[in-house]
Amino acid sequence: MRIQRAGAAGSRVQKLVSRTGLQPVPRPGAFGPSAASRDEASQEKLAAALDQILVGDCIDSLRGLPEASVDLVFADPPYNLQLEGGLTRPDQSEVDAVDDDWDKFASFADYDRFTRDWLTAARRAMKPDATLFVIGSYHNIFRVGAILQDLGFWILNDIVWRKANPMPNFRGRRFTNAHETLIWASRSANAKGYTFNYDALKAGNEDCQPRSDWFFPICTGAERLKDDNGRKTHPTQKPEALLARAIMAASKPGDVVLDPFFGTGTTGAVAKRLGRHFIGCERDPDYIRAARARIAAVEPLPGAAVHTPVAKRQEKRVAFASLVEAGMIAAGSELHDEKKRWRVVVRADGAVALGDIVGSIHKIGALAQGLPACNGWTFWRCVEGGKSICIDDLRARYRATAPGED
Amino acid sequence: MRIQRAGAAGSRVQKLVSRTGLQPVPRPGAFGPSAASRDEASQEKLAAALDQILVGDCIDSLRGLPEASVDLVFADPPYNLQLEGGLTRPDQSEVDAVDDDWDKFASFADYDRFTRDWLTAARRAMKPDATLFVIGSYHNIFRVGAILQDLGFWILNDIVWRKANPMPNFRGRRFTNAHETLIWASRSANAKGYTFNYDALKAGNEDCQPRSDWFFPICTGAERLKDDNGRKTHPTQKPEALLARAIMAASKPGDVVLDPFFGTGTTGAVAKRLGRHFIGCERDPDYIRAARARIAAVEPLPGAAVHTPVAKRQEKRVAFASLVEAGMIAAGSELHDEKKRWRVVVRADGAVALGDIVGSIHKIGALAQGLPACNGWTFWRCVEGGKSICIDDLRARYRATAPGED
DNA sequence: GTAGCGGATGAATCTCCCT
DNA sequence: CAGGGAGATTCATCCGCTA
Repeated sequence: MRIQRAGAAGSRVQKLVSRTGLQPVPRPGAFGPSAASRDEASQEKLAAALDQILVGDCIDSLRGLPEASVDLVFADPPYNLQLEGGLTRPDQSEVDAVDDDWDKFASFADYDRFTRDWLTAARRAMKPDATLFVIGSYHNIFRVGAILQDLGFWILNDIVWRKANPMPNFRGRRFTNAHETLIWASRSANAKGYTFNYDALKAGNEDCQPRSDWFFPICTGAERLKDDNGRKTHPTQKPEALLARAIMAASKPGDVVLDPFFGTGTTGAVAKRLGRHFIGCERDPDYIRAARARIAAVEPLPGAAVHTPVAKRQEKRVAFASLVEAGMIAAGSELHDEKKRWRVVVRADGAVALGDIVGSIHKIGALAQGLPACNGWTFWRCVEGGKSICIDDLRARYRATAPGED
Repeated sequence: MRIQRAGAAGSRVQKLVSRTGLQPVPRPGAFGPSAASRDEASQEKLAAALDQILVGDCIDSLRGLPEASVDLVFADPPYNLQLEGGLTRPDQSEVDAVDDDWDKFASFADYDRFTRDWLTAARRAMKPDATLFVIGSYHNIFRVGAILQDLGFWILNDIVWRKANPMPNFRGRRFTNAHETLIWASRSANAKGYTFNYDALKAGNEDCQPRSDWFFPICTGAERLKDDNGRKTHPTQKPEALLARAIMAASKPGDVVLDPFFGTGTTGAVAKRLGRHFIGCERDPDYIRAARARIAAVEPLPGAAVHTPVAKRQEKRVAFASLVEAGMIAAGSELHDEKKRWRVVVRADGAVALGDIVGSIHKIGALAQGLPACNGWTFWRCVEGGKSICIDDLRARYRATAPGED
């Protein structure tokens, strides 16, 4: 089975390499060897890299790959986080920040240059109909996206990975940074033959079209690689479920998936499991060692089982603010308890005000009764059509009318 | 009520305009009128624009506003380059040497220049601690984000508006484009005093801190403005709920909210409803007409539904010594932590003594636990009427009984 | 065995005022 | 304007220990 797949990939490569002559990609040496011997050399180079980790600087490694040889790129480049000073949790423990040298850049200009270089090298290695995923955060993704466009990539989607369990914002000065962004792009605007397994994705999504917002937990537990001291091997290991959705969506079994920032090899492990080939670039020996052991332990799934995994359905949690925002309860209107001993004003932000005191429906309910806790949903009522109804009924109505929310 | 709020805003503006002289914002005319007459003129200019739609090109209008005069910007800029008649011709000197389609790159350069211009003009009009929201899709948001960073804005969050009911992808060649992206940014990295109504947002969200992924339906039904023929007045009208969350999160009642691309005035309508002032820029007479009628019909919410509750960190500071002086805690008595692992003696000067070591409730609490810091108010407890109570409760009692002290 | 509790932790651009 | 001190601030999940 394994050998069969390798053979299938080989013939596909051959076909595409012979197409390469038609590509308007500038070649470094204009008077090099003949096209035939170039193709032969390319196949050998590709075969040598297949299912391997190329050790060293990723831009050098990418330039060493044959042109137009990979079907999909998944890249998780440094984010250029620009962290200064430490951060402690409210319990005074320290957050283990990403302070690795590989994430440090002197300026935006430096980061832009680096981004242009690796994207250019990756684009050269992509087949005409290959696509590319890049993942990032607000620190870097806007620069990556703009440079992608400048280089001629064509953005197909931006995709949001919503995290089930992000790290909270400990100082309460921003919104919790609860997502990361992926950009999915084809090599050029006129590349129309890219792979997108629409029907399989739709079938795996309760027959709903796959959306641009994905919901996964972060990588923890047994999946998270640890070193001998029990510390995480890599600071930014991505969940396999995320890679699996990207690879299942945009590649076929036997395809070659390239990861220029291989790290501990999540892309390689998932590619192997899903019956794809991988090529990884990595320079850190510790990461490489961990990745090799990890991938060696992966058993490819049987072909029939290579289906799109579906995110677990979460119990839908409704914020009171959602009901206000949806207009089901008017901002400025009043809530009361069953015996109408207390009245509170509904605020536009979804909090409620008891006199001057502002808080959640639960906190204010508890405060009013002098109790340590209170379920505001069942305690408070509002007036609708002249009748007093419990706001929990409105919550049920909201749940029924707002499908799709996790 | 309306007039009262306007008055409050006026005094706030006056205070900030007088601060403007300290701002390192470059001024176009170096030998203009005196600072005093400039301030006076600025106030007049601002008052004239308040709750108005400035008709014409938004960059001209923004440049006409006084410097450092607005508290919040919400911008929904265009991204369809072909429809943007106001764009200037491409500047060849800015074009990077890439092997790219000239026309496409020229369009990006045009769009970048337009973006730089309006962002620069908006930034000039922002108070030092003002923040800005920009909303966009993958067509433009990466360029906007990169330029924001280049201009010195400091990104606080990227926020995802997940649509409950996005337009499906009919051809099945991409993921359904089910979200748009907002960038929330402060005027500069060192602007730490921006408004973020964390407590109220948390209270409205089941007492969980607000996240960077928001979920709203798109603007449909009665909220969607239609012209006499039943066609939608504006192609990209945003839902009021989206604006409400942004405005509630990042501004206070009486603040000035600026929208450089006012369209049919969603920002103005929501700002008015939430007791904020607005300034809009728009050049299309049809949009302006629709926006004016729409805003005129808006009834502001009562103050209790929108006022900003005092955050904990903004509450009046109380010295522990004050509690001792007031006799709420006896000098010579003991404090203990919850598990009674440590005991300290209260001194008459408001310090506490752990054995021989004397220091503040915070310093001694940190020292006892071997931690770098400690909030002594929540850590230490005292005995009152035979029961152990937290000294933070005493502080609350002190605050309630000594309201006039400054 | 298991339910419950305490501790640890995750790509984070995370305070504010006074001297 | 830099430094120092007061004091405000967290959610979901996993793991290991105890009852």
